[in-house]
Amino acid sequence: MTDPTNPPKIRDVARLAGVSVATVSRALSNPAIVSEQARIAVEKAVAETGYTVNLMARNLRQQQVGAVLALVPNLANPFFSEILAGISDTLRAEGLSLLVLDTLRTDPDTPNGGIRSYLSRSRADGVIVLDGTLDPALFAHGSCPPLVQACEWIEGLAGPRVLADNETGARLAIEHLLGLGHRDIVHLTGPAKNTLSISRAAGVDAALATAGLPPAHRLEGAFTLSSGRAAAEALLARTPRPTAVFCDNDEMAIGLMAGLRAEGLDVPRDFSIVGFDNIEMSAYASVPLTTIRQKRAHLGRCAAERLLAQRTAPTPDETLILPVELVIRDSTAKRV
Amino acid sequence: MTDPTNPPKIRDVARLAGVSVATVSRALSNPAIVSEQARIAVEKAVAETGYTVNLMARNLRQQQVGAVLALVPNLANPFFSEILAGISDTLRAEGLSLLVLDTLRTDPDTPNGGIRSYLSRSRADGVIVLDGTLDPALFAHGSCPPLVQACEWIEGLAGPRVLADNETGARLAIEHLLGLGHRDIVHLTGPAKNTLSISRAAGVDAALATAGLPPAHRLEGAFTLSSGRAAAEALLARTPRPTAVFCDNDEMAIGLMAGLRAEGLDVPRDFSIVGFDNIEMSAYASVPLTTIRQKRAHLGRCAAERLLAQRTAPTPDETLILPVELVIRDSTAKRV
DNA sequence: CACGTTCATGAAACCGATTACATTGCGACA
DNA sequence: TGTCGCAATGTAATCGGTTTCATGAACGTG
Repeated sequence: MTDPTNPPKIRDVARLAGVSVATVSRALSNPAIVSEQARIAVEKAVAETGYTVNLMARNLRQQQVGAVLALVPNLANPFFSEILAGISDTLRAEGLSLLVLDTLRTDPDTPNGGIRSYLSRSRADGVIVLDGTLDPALFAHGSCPPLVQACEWIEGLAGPRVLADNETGARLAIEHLLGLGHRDIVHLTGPAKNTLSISRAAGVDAALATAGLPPAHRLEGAFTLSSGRAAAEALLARTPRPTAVFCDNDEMAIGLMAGLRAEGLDVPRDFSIVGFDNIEMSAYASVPLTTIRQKRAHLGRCAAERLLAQRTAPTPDETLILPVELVIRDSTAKRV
Repeated sequence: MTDPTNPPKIRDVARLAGVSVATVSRALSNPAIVSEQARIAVEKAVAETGYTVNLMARNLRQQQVGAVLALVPNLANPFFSEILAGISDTLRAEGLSLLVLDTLRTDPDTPNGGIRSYLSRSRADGVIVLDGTLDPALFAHGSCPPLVQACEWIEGLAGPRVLADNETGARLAIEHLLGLGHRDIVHLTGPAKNTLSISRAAGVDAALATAGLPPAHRLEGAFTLSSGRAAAEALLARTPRPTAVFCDNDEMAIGLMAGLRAEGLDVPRDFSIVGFDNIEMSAYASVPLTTIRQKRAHLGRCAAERLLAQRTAPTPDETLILPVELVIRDSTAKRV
């Protein structure tokens, strides 16, 4: 009956049920349009043979893949994997699969790491781009599936965007620090060209300008723990010594706190520190971290929903900005 | 030329190149068997039309999907996402796609969360199972693709396994603590039925037995930061008070340290703590964590390689055990 | 009773590639 | 010169479904 080497086809079911293959197909995909009698016969035959549709055949005929591709800068980074979890949620509800491509680990010999070959309508019904460093030309060919940018974005690439409110987040952080009396605030950024860092820098400087202060000094990091730790030294080299640091993500903030601790300095006594993201670990750091909460799974869900919406009606390229909020913990204090 | 709504087919290329579709197909997939003249004509026509093969059609004909499915217990958990990154690496090198299914987020109404429908040869060429809690019956049907178990495993499920050396890791941790003079050691485990926790418990008790000591007391956690923190209270309630804790992952260890700190206790003075995994954060904790290093990306790569090997020769169901090692940092000290 | 409508159904076209098989042309060799 | 073999190519079958279109039956209506 269920022979692993020779799975049942739709015509086997049809024969057994005494109907045509068309009727079997209809009974399975749209039971309402076949007679009760036929439907029952088909159900029985399906149960008996253990039939399941061959998705490759269905997909070929229907010209759809049943999968969405996510381009993620670094799959091992929990920041992105939580967004992926949200994407996965939404796709699952629609019966779609999630394909993941780690753009960090692309083949350095091939131009664009061979990503291009994955950007085809016959590989995925849609693409969610989480990597702001990709070449927009990658997506500029006829057979590139519908696309949504999430979290990061690419200048010059069309398509809806789903972003956290980076500017407001930065502004909230800076206003919090200003309210505590800090005036000499350093902004520890991600890579200089990173879109998140750029927009947060704008928020930082806007908040400072409102308070009549000049733009912040910046240190360039890499969103990693180690780059945060390394920033401690650069920070201490500054004279006069700053009293507060706003970090573009929690990992750098935690790395920085470790680096400062190693130098015998105390947070928040010597430095007030604000992070961004509110990763779970931040609440468990030696000094629980004040940070900007960003709902990553929700962002992933929104991005996936936007993409699915495009399947039917091609929506205008609007940008959805998700709210963020300040979470005050113990890493910030009044300037002494 | 490149009309988005009507991508070029192989026959368009054939017409333009003045050859048959068969020759185009051959020129693209096996250039050696066509004449130089034909190959050049085809290349030119491909460049001119912007043709790319339709993978759905190819896959249907060749009866393969070009993708491997990973069943992961929780995509948002960085522990698993790093394994996925390793899997992705290996698959990419073979031109295969990675499909990810988050078993945590399955539909609670459907039996087995609807995972079953993803386990079909027409959806994936192979499956890597990272979730030890699934029902083995899920995989016991004819059209389930070849399978490899990685990291965790399922009792009663056949197929090769790729595991870290959990018993040795646990043994190393306990021997380290014994060597520091600790005798009353608590084992903070994952969920009681988790395969990792069970095998590590065996390693723990074996090491204790060798030293002539009775099995460890256990506290059940959930591999989460919060369950680690919650364990602090239970730990302090024990009399006599234990002097060391071996945690089944670093996250619980970090949570536990936070909980102990909140109670005014000091690590390693009051408690020595050993974790498992060596996540990056462990080196940055307020007290850098002594732990067992486990190479997660490598584990993922090995699992993917095992799976790919099965495509050609069905390998025997052997278990590959990957080495682990003790990383000594500051969270452990001589018993006072 | 003739006719139009609706409903259920089956035959066959279709999706777009790969590949088995047939055919052709050419050079080598007897 | 005839024939054998090989290389290159084209024709058509094939993968396994979905969907269009034609057909026939059942039914209501004028």
